[in-house]
Amino acid sequence: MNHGKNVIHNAQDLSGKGLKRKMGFFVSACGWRVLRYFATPMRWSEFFIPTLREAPADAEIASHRLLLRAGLARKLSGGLYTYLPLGLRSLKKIEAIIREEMNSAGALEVFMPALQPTELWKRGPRFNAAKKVMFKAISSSDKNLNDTELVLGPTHEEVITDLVANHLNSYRHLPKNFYQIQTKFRDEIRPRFGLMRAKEFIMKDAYSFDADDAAASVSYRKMFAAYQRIFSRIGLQAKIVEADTGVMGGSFSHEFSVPCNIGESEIVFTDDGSYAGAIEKAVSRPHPRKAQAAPSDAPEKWPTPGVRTIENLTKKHGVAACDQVKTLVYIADSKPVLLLLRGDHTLCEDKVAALGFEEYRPATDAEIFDAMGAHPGSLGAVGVCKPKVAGIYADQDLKDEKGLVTGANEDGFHLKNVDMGRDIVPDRYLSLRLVQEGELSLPNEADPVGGKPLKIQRAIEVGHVFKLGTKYSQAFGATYLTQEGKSEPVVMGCYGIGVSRTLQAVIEQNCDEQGIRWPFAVAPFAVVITLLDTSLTPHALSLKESLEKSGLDVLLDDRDERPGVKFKDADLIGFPVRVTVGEKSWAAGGVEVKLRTEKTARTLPVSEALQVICGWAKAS
RNA sequence: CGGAGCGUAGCUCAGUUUGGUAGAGCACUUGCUUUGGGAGCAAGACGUCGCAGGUUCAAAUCCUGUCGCUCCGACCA
Repeated sequence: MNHGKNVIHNAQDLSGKGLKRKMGFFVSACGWRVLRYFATPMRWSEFFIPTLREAPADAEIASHRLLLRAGLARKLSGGLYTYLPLGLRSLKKIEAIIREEMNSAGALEVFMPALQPTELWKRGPRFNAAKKVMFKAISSSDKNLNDTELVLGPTHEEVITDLVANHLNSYRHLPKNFYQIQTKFRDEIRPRFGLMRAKEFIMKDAYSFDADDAAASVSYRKMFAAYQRIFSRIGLQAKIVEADTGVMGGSFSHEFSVPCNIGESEIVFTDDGSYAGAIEKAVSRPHPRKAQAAPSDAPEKWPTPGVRTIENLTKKHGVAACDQVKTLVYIADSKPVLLLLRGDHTLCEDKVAALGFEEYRPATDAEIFDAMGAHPGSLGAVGVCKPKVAGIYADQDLKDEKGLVTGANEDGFHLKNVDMGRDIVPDRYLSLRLVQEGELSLPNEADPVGGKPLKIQRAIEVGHVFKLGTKYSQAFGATYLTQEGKSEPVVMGCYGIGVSRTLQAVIEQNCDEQGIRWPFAVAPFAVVITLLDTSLTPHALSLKESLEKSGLDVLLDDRDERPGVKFKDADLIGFPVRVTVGEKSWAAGGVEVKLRTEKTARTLPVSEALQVICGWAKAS
């Protein structure tokens, strides 16, 4: 790419007045004196903003296209992006908000290595689960690779717990919460949507260490509240949903999710907010069954030749799906198990994890016939026995149901009058099914009555808080001595925010046909001054200075471009406020000010314009 | 990793079926004109057509292999 013009300007700037004038120190909210990050040239002509009229063909969703078109980032290769100056400003603003809230919640910032010894992971409790996504990093100068193999860290529970095991030894040292903002590496099989799912991404991760479960709950609630403040300050509408703990392990978890139709997960919620859950966790009241159970003495076998599906049984024999039992065979830790669901319900595979298997998968037809003596479509749990089948697990909505129909374990036959508890005795009842849109919520703490209709929406997860328990502390020997001198494992929590993903989620949630509509808090610049006549440059500069004195960051569009180009670029990048300084409005007594979110501008004298803009910024 | 598709200028794409020595629009450079919503004219610069083999007098085009990327699925902040 030839950016000769910009390069020359930057070179002049370095050698001359520009940078020196803008360097300075400011006192950040955490009280440190920090080299002023925003010591960048604030003239467009000196900046580097390669906007694109057309988006690269591989950008599919709005935020990804805008990320590229507005000159915020560029792709190096699949899932790897360079942040350009403009995008980096927004990213740093998001990080600053996170830092402030984490610090004020009492967390301590650390910075852990991205390179981690494989040996550390092998000592931990989830090496096998994690290695799917890990990048290997091998020192090429080392001949004995086995001993020195390194990985690029996909996350840092192992590192921090190892640290803590060595240093938090007494109840007097607790509680503690450490966090960092670090690059994580995950070998995503399919990176997509720009920063939404990348191989390398920036994450804020925090880890809390407490003496007992009650104290850990306090830490959890602190982080939960900090997250609410963070997303609210960033300007992101994040829905909070009960979540599954997945491979992290642990007991309790919430996701902060941004609804958007390209989301990778689904969330279930009621309109009144009384219930919200991730799809792999959500529960509901099922639609009532059609048939009422008639008392019966025993299951009755009847021929159903050629019937292989639930739908078929409904059509040919008039048995409603909800009156049937769906019998699924899975191979869990190498043994066949039965999963039972109501005929009109769908299995949620993630929920099978609650049974504690290390791995599980649907059985093949051959495995099914071997275990059951019949083919799929004629399966049932009546009369099956161990050890052929290692376990029978039924969805909780089948509990106490009577008068059901299920396969007879003989091709071409079904059983009716089947009662749960009498004819089928599962090892355990639990929630196994997927919630369906329109079902009603169950009673819960927020709503003791329940019965609200449930909606389902795709969402992108930007934050996740876990109460981990002692899984990692036990693995790494992170114990402390109680007041009584007893050794106990510390109780952990972990808390993540996808920082780079959050940046793009803000764009996804704040854009229109013209471009981005940045919230003030994370806009790369709060104000753009669109200068249309060079004769007015001194006035534009003094306006810029006044705005900066009020604490706003301002970019002066001093490019030698036609007005249309400047307006289009301003809308595309999406500065919250645009001030137009041109002869037309100057003759009318002032400048034009306009919010990106509003259609029309208003012409005001400079002093009034200042007030209006500051008012907008304050109100945001 | 399974299925599908695409690699030609910085970006969007044509040219590939039927082999004949590289194109358009935008962007870039220079000049003139223009100047309140992505200007006009003129001149210019930019490509070993993803890479490696093969077929042929001749390959962007046909064949083989390979690499990269994108889309749909299983996984994740």
